[in-house]
Amino acid sequence: MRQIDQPVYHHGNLRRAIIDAALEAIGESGPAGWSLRELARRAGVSHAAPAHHFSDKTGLLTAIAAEGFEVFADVLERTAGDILEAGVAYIRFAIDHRPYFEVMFRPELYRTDDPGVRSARERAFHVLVTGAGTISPNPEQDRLTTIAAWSLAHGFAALWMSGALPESAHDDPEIVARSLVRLVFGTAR
Amino acid sequence: MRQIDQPVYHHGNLRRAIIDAALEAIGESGPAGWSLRELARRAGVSHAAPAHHFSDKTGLLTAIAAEGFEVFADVLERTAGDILEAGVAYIRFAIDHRPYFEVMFRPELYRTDDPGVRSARERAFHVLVTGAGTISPNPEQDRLTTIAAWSLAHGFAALWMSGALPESAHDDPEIVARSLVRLVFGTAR
DNA sequence: CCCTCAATCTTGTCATCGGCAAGATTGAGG
DNA sequence: CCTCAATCTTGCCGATGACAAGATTGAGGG
Repeated sequence: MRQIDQPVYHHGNLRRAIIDAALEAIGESGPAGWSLRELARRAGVSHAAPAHHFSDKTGLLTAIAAEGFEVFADVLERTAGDILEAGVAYIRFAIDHRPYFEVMFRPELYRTDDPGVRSARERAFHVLVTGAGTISPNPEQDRLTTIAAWSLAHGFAALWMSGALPESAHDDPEIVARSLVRLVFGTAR
Repeated sequence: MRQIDQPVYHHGNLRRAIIDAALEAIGESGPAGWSLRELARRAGVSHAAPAHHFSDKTGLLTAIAAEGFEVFADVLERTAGDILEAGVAYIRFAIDHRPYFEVMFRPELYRTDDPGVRSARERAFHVLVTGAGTISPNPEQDRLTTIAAWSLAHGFAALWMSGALPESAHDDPEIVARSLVRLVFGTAR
């Protein structure tokens, strides 16, 4: 039997194979350190084969961004409005699914108006924007708190990934992340 | 008379011209949306001329990162240990000097072991790491506070630049930044 | 004033890349 | 067994980064 969600062709499942090879390559050398032809070679197909699944190199990155936002939204939705857990989940996603994350927040790499990207992205961001709930009586303060929590999580994830933080290899990122979010937003709970 | 800090050659000052053209190109289409040959054409020189000033494309990006960290360090040092102003300055630098910022925190683009990069980078980060000063009696808490402030500033800058924030064009980023830092760290001052 | 010589820049070349076009192969359904 | 569209291949094009070899420039020494 064959997989249900993905069609199967001559290669087996070239679309998935190319995406997986791209994610691996991005993990090794960033979102620009590889070529479509290299992915094709890794998958054992001709250099023009990927073009029939992703019209462009941009198309491949668009598919990766869409898939990344889907997983991201799933992860965030599971935190069910808990701002502390959402922050930790945000950081864990960035570290566990680094290749996705490196594409998702770089709009110049892909087509941000792609329907798949848009819907998944909105689903993910909806959790964040409504996640702060009603912490303070002032809605403006809630809006600011949302941006602060989002910035904190995003910034820590980005800094961690770029290796900019001192002693970054010294602790488990999840533990640091949890301490961080608790330090800043612990009193608000 | 000639400039003091930069030697002058046949072109006038090709090294500077190429860096400036690169910064402009990065501002338009990101750190990967241009070619060395295009910069050479903009400067009116042959396609191989840039190679004598920056051995590589990586060499050019290394020079940009070093220059960026120099400016960054200057800006941060002027805040003189004020964690609130340092946070605001961090965000203002990212927005005012976006092309620098987009290269600096992407280590896979340049040679992070370059001496010029290392020294400027250490100078900038030194301000951040010692900036929290002695807010709490607990040094571990100071360390966490530093990372939190740094993450908050970096995250807001990155999210702002990627256009991910809702209503991002709606306010002056500096005002939002100042409110943010005050919201999170206002009580600590 | 001229000569030397290194720094600067040009010209030419190569493998590789993304993208396109045209054709071959495959396999599901009639 | 036949049709036909989806899939994949082959061949090609202009552009790119990198390299090699040669031409040009101009500052400093004689």
